Amino acid sequence: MLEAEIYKALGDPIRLEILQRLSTRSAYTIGELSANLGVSRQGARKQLQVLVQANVVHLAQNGRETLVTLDTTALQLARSFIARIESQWEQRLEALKNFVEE
Amino acid sequence: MLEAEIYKALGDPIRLEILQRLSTRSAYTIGELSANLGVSRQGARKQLQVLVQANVVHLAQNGRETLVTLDTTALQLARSFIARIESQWEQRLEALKNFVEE
DNA sequence: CCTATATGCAACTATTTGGTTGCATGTTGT
DNA sequence: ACAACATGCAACCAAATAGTTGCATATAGG
Repeated sequence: MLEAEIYKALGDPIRLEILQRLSTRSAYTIGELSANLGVSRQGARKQLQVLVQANVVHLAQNGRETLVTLDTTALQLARSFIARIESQWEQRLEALKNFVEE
Repeated sequence: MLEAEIYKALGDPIRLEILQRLSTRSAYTIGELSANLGVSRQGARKQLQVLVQANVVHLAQNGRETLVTLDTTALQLARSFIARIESQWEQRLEALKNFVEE
């Protein structure tokens, strides 16, 4: 189960908040993103790094600032993995229902 | 971001494996589930407990054994939260595209 | 040029997590 | 009744995580 990494990255309120923000604006600088998260700039930076490692966001240097952008491909995979578990479960329920009815 | 809990629960290979298994059979006992996960029974039990806390699985006592079943409602929420982030991002891209074109 | 800004890096600490072992307890089948 | 089975609970440990502070460094703007 290599997929665990992405969920781990999503499993923190600060990181989710960062993603939330990123989804509503095309690009943030690290500084902007790190503000008002309830932790220090370096604390926020560490959380951001977790998202970078999980390939959910990308960084691009621009002079003295760094731009952060969202990359939804990992999110799509995460979503479809959950969807697969759900659908297998649905199939199971269906099979059980048929068995009871016959 | 209260939603973090569910992703945290999914963020571990052993727990994902447990969910995978649960999705393909209507019910497992704790003992069955705990086997062949590469950790001790009690180790596996701890991981299972994380899934219980996150409300992804339910336990039901049955004599000396305990049945484990999947509950997909939390998974659905997790999936739709990701979907929302993705779609907001898509909207952003769309807006940016329109801006460039005009 | 010089100051303010945006950021990075390292050391350190407390807490949480993932795992173990050992032992206790209720349940079942013979 | 009793042995085997399914499970729970607690103590313990190592490693990972979340956060801090302090200091360094490069870039931008007046």
